[in-house]
Amino acid sequence: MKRKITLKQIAKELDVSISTVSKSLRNSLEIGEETRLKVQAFAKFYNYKPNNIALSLKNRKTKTIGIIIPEIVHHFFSTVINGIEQVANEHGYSVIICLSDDSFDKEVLNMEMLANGSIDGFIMSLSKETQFRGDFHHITEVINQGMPVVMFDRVTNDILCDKVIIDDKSAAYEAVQSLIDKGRKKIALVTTVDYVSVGKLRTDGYTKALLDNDIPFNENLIIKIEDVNTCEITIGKLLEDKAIDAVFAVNELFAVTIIKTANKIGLNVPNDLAVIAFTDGIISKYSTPTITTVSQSGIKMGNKAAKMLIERLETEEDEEDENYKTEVIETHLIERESTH
Amino acid sequence: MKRKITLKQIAKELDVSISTVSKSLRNSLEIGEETRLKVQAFAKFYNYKPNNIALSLKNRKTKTIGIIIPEIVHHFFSTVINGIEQVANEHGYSVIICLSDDSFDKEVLNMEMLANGSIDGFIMSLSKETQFRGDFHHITEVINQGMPVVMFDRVTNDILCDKVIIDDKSAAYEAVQSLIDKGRKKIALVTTVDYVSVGKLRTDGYTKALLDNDIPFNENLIIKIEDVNTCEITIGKLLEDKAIDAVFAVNELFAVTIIKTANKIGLNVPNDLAVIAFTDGIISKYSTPTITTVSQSGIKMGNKAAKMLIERLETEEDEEDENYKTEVIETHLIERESTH
DNA sequence: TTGAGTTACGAAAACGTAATAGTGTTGAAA
DNA sequence: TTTCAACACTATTACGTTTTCGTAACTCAA
Repeated sequence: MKRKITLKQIAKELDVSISTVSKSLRNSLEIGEETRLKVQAFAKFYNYKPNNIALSLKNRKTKTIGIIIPEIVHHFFSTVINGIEQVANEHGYSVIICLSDDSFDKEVLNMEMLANGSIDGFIMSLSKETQFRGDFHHITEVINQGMPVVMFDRVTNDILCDKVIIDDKSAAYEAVQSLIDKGRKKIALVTTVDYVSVGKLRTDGYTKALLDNDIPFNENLIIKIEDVNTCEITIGKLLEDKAIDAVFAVNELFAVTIIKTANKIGLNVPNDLAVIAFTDGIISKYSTPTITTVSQSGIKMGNKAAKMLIERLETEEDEEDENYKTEVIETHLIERESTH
Repeated sequence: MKRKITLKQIAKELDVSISTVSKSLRNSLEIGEETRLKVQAFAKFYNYKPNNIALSLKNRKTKTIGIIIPEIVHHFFSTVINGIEQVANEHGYSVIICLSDDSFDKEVLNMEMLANGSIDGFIMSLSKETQFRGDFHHITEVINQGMPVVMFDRVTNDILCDKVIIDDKSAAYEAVQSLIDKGRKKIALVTTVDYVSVGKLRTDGYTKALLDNDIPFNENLIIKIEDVNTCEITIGKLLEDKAIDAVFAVNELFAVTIIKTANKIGLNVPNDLAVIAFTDGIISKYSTPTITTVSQSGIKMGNKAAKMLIERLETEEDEEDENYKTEVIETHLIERESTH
């Protein structure tokens, strides 16, 4: 077992100074050709590679991006990671991933852990609990230390930084409008609890679409679900009690549960009930019937977020623009069987 | 924007030496109480936290685990990551994730990148291309440098290291046996190309189950699919040409495609055709009908892999056991609608 | 032969930390 | 009064790099 070789060892072996070795390997003109080639050959033979940690310490950059997300076994988030990784890789960055499990404390802990020099910048999506608490001091702190942060999807207005989002409100509007265009009148909304930023925005879009089409807004048709496991019961009630002809769900798990529940009580999708959902997920493509969705373009979001972060990292040096941007990724409707 | 404070700055401010500051913060008895408390108060006020990179360099450990997997937008792999992250977190480790995209070159590149000091050890699952080529020099090299590697799921016998797998062969056997127990006779196997290790093992289990039950083995009932997109056509042919009454698929994407194709040509699942698949995935739970699966327990696999790696990292010091273990995670059959 | 200019290399600092090995002062025992 | 330990702190080294600065030795022109 031969440990990795260092400059010092090479220097010792060849009886030259560390500086000479370092310079030879970077092809400095200061070093005579003979020595240079000798060092290079030796280094190649022993497969010398500079130690990343030492470089990080010296350069005060780690070439590493920290990602903090609520969960990873989740189609949207893993897709975003994929998008981030693509761009990061192209630019020679690694990604280090921490999961908050939607817990405020874990989010804070993870951020503190990474902020102590491990990474150059953050890309993150807020945990539910953080959004609920509205406590963002950990993020402010990191930003104040001069570490750039890019937020995506679950963002907050309380923090000034770069952001990547989809236009949840108008995407929801468009989705609901498409249901109305197909003649649906009694449209329910199945969403998450209010403090999740995207949930709120999507509700706004839903409401606006109804109003613009002179459809009476009925509070009882808005179902807020905190836990997917209670989803089925709540939805069963909704379908039985109210005469509705369409549902707009904020994610595909809700949507597929709605469809299954509808089937159980003898409703046919899409004939009796149209269903549309927010997601890029895989279930929508393979469920029966397949589900019409509003695409979230996780890849694009990840790409964009990584680009924005790296841009800041490579510019920043001293310029300090501080004019933060919020990029909006466009969505589009993918029509499938669940809406006819 | 106040940059993070260092020992040196604290030392300067308080007009003591760096050593004194360092020792005060670690509650060394060498330092007088007055000075110690003064330093601690100052450090707390300025929110001093030791720089991870400096610590890594000094201690020659990064407290970071490198994960290399083929893809991340994949239920099984993301579940494994989740499992790794749990254990890693408990032990104060971070995880840095690289994707090989099933490409040999990317796998090699990523490994080299991380091996230069960025991490303490690897947890990995081989890319398809690596398995196809049978070229594992990059892994050998890393191991020779004294860096522990734990492989999971897609492993190879050509490398000596810790491994975590499921017993693909007997799990497949069990699955096929369950089909036979339900009276199915003409059972097809839909699998991946041979060089993917798990594909081969599952095929072996399938074959053995048939033989043990005196069911004639028919090569034409084994369908090897390289690309999911061509899946539907191939499967359509299979269903139309041969009179089969059950299919065993090595993943859920194949399974759900089979069901959809069967429905199209008028076959009912499970009545005309039973379907069973290998997966932990989410589609199986939500497809119609829901799909009977052999669980892969990604979480457990991740947990175990992380435990094995950390165990080695914290022991290793100089003991060097080198008696590598292969842990087998048990699977179990989750019966759902697709097998009656 | 002197001075300047070039060539080819080495010493040392810096990045931030922790640990080992000092060092000077004080007080008490011999 | 000397000696020795205890105390409270500092200097230094090491981790592995890169880079700035310095300096011998040599070449060449005046």
